[in-house]
Amino acid sequence: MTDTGHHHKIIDISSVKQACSGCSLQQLCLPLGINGDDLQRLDALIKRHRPLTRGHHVFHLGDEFRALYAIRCGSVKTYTITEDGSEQITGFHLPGEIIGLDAINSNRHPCGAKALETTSVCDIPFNRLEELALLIPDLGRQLLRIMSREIQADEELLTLLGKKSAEERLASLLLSLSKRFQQRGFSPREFRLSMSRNDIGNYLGLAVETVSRLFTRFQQQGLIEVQNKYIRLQNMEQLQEITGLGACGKTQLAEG
Amino acid sequence: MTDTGHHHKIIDISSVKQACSGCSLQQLCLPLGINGDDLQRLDALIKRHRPLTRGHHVFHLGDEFRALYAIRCGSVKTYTITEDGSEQITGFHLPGEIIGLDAINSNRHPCGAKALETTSVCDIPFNRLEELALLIPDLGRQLLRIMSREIQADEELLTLLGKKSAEERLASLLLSLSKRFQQRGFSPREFRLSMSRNDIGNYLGLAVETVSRLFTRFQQQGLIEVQNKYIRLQNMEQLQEITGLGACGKTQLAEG
DNA sequence: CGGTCCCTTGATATTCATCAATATCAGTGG
DNA sequence: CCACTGATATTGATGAATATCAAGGGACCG
Repeated sequence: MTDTGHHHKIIDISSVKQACSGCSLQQLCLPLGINGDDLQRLDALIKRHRPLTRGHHVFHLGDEFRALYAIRCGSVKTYTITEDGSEQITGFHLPGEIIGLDAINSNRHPCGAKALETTSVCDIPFNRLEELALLIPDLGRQLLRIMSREIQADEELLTLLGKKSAEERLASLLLSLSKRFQQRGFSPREFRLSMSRNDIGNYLGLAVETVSRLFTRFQQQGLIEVQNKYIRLQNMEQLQEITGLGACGKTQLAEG
Repeated sequence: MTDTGHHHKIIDISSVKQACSGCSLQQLCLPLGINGDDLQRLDALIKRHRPLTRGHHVFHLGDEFRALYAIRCGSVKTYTITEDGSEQITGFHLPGEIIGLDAINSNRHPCGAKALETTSVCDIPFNRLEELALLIPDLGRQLLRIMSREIQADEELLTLLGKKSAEERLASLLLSLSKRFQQRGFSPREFRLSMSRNDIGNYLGLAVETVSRLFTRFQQQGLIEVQNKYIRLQNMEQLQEITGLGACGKTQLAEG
């Protein structure tokens, strides 16, 4: 069950009608490489809902799997619940990204997806997508590519959590967000962190306090400028360096 | 490039000829849900090589992507190299599992795959698999399921690395291996760890020494019995408990 | 049997989590 | 508009978990 049914007030006709063919995210999303009639057919099966407000779910953990969701605008976090009841965030997702892929196997969503801000998603019924993929080979290929990309991204995150220090983790996240904002036509140097410090810590496997201290330290070092949720990356080269520097000589960063 | 070309000595006709239809791993592997003529067609495109010996690669990091590989017997580790040159193991893979899925997106293998012991794999050319998947819907579905399962597994590992203590991590790995051996018809209580302590530590994000100490401690607590590479799980219930217990009251385990 | 690699064990160092206190922010209602 | 409330963020002090360093012991392989 999604939460969408509960909000009858806001109806944004323009967004409801927007189709893949007019969507600026085409090149990042499922339609990549698909044109003309094929794109129309894909378009036809996608439902576009009214926006979800912050805190509402795209889908809940354990929900039956019926559709994949492409994020149109806003942002979403996906998370699982561990045996002891605590939350582990598995990803932050930006427009053009597709979530729900991990549910195909078990037919249930093994993670929940919650809007971090006002967000709208495209609802892509999986049964019909599968059928269509048999008719449009390029669509099937793109679906496999997207899943492959997701596996790759998870593997990178594994390396992050397995091997990297707190500094490296935060620097990696900031640069990852930066790159993704840039791909979407936003500034790579200045953006809003839609997730809380808590979420960041959770995602990176760090305590909130550690995240907070890192923001402070990075700011003191002139690497970034933070103002609540807004952040500007002042020295991306050095952030990049921190990312890959391993455990060695971290304190030297302030000098070099 | 695989290493297979270098070993001309051993030719095991019986294994070269073994087809999916006679393979005990059918139910875990790509052929799941595929029968009769369809299975024959799948069979026809799979190449079965002579075994790789310990340390040889199924594929190297950066290799061009041409095929997926199903493990027939033995075991394999997959790993990436971080910017600073160190290795991060992303998975240990047992018979019936399919590796190489993360290469579909970029057309290059973003990780390497190395045999942990004498291992043979089935070589599944991806182009032909894709074609066949269009003709056999069940095959396409199974492929998506397998990829979805992989994403799910990675997400679980993320939780492990992000939130769990050293004890929890090792217990989780042991139980995961146990479960997978059981699915493959081996004893869940007693098996050989084909990977080194180093590999285990690397995979779990721990130092070798920590892993070693944990083995010792678990043994002292009567949870396991280790003899070099061989391990017996004496108290799986308690291991399971450690897995989920969170950060609280770890020392109580020895008493309770 | 000798060499090398891998594993184990102990002592010490470091990073980061935890605890606790304060500060800031976003709503809410007076 | 301002005081109040709860959530979120920052900052400092302390401690615990685990890495690192160093050395010895055992297994495997020619």
